[in-house]
Amino acid sequence: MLELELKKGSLFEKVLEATLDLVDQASVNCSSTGFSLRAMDTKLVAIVSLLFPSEVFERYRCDDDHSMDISIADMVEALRCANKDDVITIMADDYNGITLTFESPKKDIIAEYDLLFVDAESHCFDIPDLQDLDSKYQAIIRMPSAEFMHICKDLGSNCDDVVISVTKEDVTFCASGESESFRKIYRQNKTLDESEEATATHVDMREPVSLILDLSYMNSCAKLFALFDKVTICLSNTIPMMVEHKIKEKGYIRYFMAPKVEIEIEEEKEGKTENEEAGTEGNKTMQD
Amino acid sequence: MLELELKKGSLFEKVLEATLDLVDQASVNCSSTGFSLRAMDTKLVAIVSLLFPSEVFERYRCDDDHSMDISIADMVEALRCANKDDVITIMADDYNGITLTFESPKKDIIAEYDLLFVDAESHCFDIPDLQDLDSKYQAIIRMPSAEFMHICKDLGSNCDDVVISVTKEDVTFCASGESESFRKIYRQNKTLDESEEATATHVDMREPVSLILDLSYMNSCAKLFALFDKVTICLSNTIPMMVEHKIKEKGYIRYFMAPKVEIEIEEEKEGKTENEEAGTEGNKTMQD
DNA sequence: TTAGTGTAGT
DNA sequence: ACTACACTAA
Repeated sequence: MLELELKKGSLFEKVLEATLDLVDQASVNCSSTGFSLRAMDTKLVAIVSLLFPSEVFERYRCDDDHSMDISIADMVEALRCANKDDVITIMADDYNGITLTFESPKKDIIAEYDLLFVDAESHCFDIPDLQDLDSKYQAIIRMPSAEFMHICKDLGSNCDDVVISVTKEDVTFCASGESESFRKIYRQNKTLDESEEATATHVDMREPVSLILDLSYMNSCAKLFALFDKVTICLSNTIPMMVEHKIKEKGYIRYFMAPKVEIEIEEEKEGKTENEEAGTEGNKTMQD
Repeated sequence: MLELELKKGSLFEKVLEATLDLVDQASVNCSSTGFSLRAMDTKLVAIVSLLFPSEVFERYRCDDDHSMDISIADMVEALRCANKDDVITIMADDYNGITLTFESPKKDIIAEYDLLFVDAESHCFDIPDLQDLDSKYQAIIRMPSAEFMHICKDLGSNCDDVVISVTKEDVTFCASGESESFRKIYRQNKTLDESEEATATHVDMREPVSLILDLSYMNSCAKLFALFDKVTICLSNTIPMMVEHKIKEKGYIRYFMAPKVEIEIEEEKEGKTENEEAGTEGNKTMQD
């Protein structure tokens, strides 16, 4: 028996909607922790991982773990039919499908959608264990979402890739197109007053990192960036980069993205990389 | 060595942006006078001529004349990435391209754009010498930009052309569509008080003029009209009409537009026109 | 601030 | 033809 009630469903809808560009099918798991979802894009480059913790819901009843594969497109299509103030209920009695119910505030209009589960797609994937962020990633950037969105948009119109480089002094986003190139540099600024602090870009760097990322993927999550204040970008030379938005206290939506050809920073990490693929063009995949 | 610094770049950006509808490539010239740009639309009907005099810039260093062909689209795209308070610097060390730099007021965020020059398009064109406006144009109308914009917008929705006629008594903007026609008439009013004077329409007429103009071109500059208070419209039976907005004291943005079929005002100017093209339909071009 | 419509791009 | 973005109107 599963019955989740959501009073303010627009974030839920918008977050799922934003993932549609990249993924169409997702594995959903409901447990006492909350509603979680993970999906991989068809090119195996990006993974979306979402947690709506139980506290986000008005009412959260989940007698035993439910795991199911759903079509995100179908679910979003259903959610789009909800009106802004509708109370959304997600129910599953059996293991064939879920029912979404939208109830108007006056309780006089009720819309119900039954969604059948879909067959799980074959490829399985692991998501990095994130118990200890600091030890996994060489650099963690925290900046206003709008700022990051603008970087991606500014660069994306004429360029395919962005190179993100973190050094002790600064963070650089760099892209090159046919007839132009672009660099945006964030200098480490230690002397910020309080009001500046809120909108500033913070970098926590353990080692210099430089990664090439596909801008089309970045732009696929641009809609998402509009929904949140802050974004956390975690970079590593050995595991996929992660872009995270916090949802309330415990929730999150995370994008994991495999870099395109890795740029090795030889001086810094000699002997540390196990899975070098020198000369390989294009994206690595999540299964590399 | 070229290095121009602009503190308030939004006008610069908006003016260039407004030209995008018509032109995509421009010849830029920097000299001690200022930053000037000229471009012709692909149909050879309109020419944009722009001068940002050196006084508009915070810092203006131009050791020797620079002439270059740039993609306005690329330049605008770059300028769009500037934040409102950013200090914009235009630099050129060599003759391959220019670099635009946007520096945040706190100097901690720097965005740099390298734009390569493009190959000059083949068609060359002359811009009328405007040393002596009065002797070139038969009629000069000066009116609030917003007024002119509204005329174009009102007429443009259903009509293709506007006929602008200036006589001793009035200025008439006239457009005809399928099922309706529209006329807006400005009577010469000699008895204006001071407050009316500022928003009034002035006409300086040496000879009656009547020209047919393409409304789609007029509407392409509508965005531009929103940026300025006053517009000067110069009409002639022999040279392209000119629409001018003043930028500060010496600067300007000028549109030259070839009229569509000329309407001859036989009574008034018999024997005065040299380049009659009786029966020709459609726009003349700048090379006629 | 949001919803709907219209256009443009894929 | 569908989707996504932008603009406009409420």
